[in-house]
Amino acid sequence: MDDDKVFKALGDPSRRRLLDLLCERNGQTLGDLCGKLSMARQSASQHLDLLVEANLVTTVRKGRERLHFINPVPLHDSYERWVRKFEVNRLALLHDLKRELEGDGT
Amino acid sequence: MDDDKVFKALGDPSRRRLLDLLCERNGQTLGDLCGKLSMARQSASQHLDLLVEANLVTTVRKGRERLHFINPVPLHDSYERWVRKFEVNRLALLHDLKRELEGDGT
DNA sequence: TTGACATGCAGGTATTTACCTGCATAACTG
DNA sequence: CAGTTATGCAGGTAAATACCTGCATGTCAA
Repeated sequence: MDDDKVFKALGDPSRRRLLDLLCERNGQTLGDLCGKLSMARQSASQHLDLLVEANLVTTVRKGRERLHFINPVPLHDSYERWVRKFEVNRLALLHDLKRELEGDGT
Repeated sequence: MDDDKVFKALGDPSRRRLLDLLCERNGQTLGDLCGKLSMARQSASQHLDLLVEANLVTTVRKGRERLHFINPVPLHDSYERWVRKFEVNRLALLHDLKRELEGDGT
């Protein structure tokens, strides 16, 4: 529902990397993830919190560990809701651009 | 080529709005755009510069005006390169999530 | 219980970002 | 040319962000 949080969360390379890591192996703990990010645990934790806030990641408590799972729904929805219209108009937009760049705009 | 600039550019609601406005009517000037953004001209200009930097928008000089056109290519490419993998794994990821939330993770 | 381990919480600093004002430049218009 | 219009550039402030250290809590295993 909250496109802004989703796009903001995706706007940082560390957070995209976290999603990459989870896509490779879902259900990793905070320790697993921050080990692969060359970053203090707290920093990674903060990024993960943002991903959770954006609902891109869901956590499951298991004993003293916190497992992280990707929630693919908001990514899909935000794409459908916002990016898709540019795809639909893609050829027309590209046409506008080419015409202007070729100096045909009287 | 530069996914980071693209995602960072999309991470701000004002910049997404600018793209929305250009999608409605391509080739608008800076004045047109900032009028619809309730924001000083310079602020809008700065956002547009970022979009140009990310190659999401291309400008064409016409006399004393600067026209802005959407370039749909980087948006498409970044999607293909980065978002698509989550779409491909969408059902599997959703399955992981559901299984864990239902407490089936022994 | 005790020690080791995984995480949570508070706070602090440095960088980046968003937004603005003021002045400069360049181009149409009479 | 003179006035208006569209944009460019410099700089400055306030807020957000990224990153960290230090200490607290909760859990497992012997």
